Amino acid sequence: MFEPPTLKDIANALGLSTSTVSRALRDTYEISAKTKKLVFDYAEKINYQPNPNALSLKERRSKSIGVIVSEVANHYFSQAISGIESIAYDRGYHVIITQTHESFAREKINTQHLASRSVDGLLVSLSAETADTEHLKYLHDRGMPIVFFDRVPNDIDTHKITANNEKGAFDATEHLINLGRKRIAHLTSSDHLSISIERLTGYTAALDKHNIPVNPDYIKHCPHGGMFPEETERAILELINLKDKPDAIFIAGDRLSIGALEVLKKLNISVPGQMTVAGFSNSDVLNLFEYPISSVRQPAFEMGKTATEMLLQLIESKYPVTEFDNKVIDTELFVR
Amino acid sequence: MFEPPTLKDIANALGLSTSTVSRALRDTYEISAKTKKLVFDYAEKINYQPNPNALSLKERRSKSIGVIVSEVANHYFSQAISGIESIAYDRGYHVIITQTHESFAREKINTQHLASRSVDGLLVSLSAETADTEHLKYLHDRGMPIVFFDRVPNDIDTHKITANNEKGAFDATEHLINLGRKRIAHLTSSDHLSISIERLTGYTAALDKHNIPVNPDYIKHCPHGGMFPEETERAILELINLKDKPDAIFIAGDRLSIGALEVLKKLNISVPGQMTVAGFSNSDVLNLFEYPISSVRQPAFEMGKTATEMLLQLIESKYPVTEFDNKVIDTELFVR
DNA sequence: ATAATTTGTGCAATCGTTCCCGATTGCCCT
DNA sequence: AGGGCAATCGGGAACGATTGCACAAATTAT
Repeated sequence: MFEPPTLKDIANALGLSTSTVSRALRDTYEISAKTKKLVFDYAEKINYQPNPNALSLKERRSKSIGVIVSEVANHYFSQAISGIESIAYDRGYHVIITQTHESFAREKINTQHLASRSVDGLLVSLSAETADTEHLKYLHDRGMPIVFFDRVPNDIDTHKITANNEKGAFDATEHLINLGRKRIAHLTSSDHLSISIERLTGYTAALDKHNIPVNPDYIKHCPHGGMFPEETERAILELINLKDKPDAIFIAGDRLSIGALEVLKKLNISVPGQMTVAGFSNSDVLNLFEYPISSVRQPAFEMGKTATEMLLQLIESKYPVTEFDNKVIDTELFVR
Repeated sequence: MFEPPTLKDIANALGLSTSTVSRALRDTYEISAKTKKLVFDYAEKINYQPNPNALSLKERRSKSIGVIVSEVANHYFSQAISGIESIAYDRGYHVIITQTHESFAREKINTQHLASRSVDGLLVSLSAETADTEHLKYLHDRGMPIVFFDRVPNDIDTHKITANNEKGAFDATEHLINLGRKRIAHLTSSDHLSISIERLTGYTAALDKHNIPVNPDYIKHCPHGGMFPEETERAILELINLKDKPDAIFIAGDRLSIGALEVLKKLNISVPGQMTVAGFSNSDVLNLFEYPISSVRQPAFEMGKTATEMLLQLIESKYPVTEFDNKVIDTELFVR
């Protein structure tokens, strides 16, 4: 098996003690230049790498951060993860990624798993099912640095970074209104998710501004965020079976947006002829779609980067941090 | 800061020694039932979790595997990672994901990083730039379990899992031929990548079978696998500027396929009117595209799962493994 | 009643590293 | 010449968990 060289190996080979070798490699002042060179060269030669587990044990930190997202195979999250990685790597941290598949149970297990794995901090985007955040609060109360991004809880006080969901939703809805649409439906994810609430707020705000009454029948929730196509299909069917059928729909999620387009195509409902569509999505191929869909794009990469910077700041802070940021980044509307 | 309870904490609280506590928790026969219950209950109460770093140090393994892919934000890889995760998780392993962005330099750094991080094994898909695999051979020779998937080297003897690229390419090309196309171009990635070679072979085999001469001008390489749009655009432009302009194109990669469609759309070349397109892609939204593209889909999730199973078998094997599998999984052709 | 065995527990070493103490040298200064 | 003091280095205790061995107490056998 693979047995990397240790300090002791170097010490034995050079007739020194491990402490001297350790100090030489760390370039301490109390070691002579000649010994340092000796040790350096030998370490180089046998390609010595300090054992990270021993270091973690001693330093009580693992130089790794845990990430909890619903799905890696999701445009938003995969881009966010790229952002997370780009920062973490530069700062010498490893990234351990876990997926919840929108399940509360898996979120709890993953949280537990990562904590026991002694990550130095957590980057979390809540699952669609999560209504109770006790598992995270527990860790946070005990001093585990946590930064939430995208889907954030409101009962845990720590750094948070979100897209400007309300404004994004407002812009998209107003865009539909400006196109002359009056009966604008709203398809969204589970109702306790922060992003759902904010996007709903933006949607109603736009309607209000233009004096369009909010019709509760036009608002459809998919508790699993479109994980199950049937969920999306049922919602769309309910909408088009209304006697006052909507002529536009604003969709509050990537998977939902794609799913809705599939359903519309299947039902032979022309877009934008019979139904104009606008929705949140980070897909990079919307330009190639047969049915044009105006999209609200979140700065995923940027958000991942910023969240990681915030987390590392928490981790590496000498004093307990009590002032927390709540950063909001603007979305971008792509009209199609 | 976050200080999880240790064995010593339990021992002190209960007036026992750490060894007794350790043995009680591991349910050894030599500890009395009543002591066990005492320890169990208390450990439960304070939510004790063994320190994984201490364990890793002692057991000389980290219960984690490293993954090296070009990009997480890629349909194929994000699906493969889901497969990797699903198996690793069940077996108690953590997954550390790194990205090369198709750069050889980053691949070397990541490999080094993961090795020094003492992962128990590696799951690798080579970057487009990688022609030299010395960095991986070095580790492999020293006993590091490695399984390659998708893009595999031919000079390292270990488990490998690939899609049946040759057959997939053959099927796609023949499909274009069966549609009556005669001048079929081929757009592919860097020429030393295993997948490029195999797909090229399948392409030429299909042409051969139908007695269509292979025209070297029709074969375009993008050394960075379409990471840079200009690369793709230049290739397409070169193709359509040929005096004997191709009427179809078979594309050997996800990013390239999408990129090519974008270029064709930009150039106002109708698909399939002026150009019929077939290509490898794991995107799940091809059905929604304006331009129909027949696609070869790789069983990404399946491949991730199998690769992980193979790797865990290597890791957990008592004896050094010398017989290596070379698993090939069939692709699926979606005609559009 | 004494020896032999079982039962339950603790001591200490180990994994690789760092770091607090000392220990040893050489050299300067009085 | 001898005390003081840098300059260098080594010893050994952590960090948290496991485990072979030792050892006491309790039980059984002789």
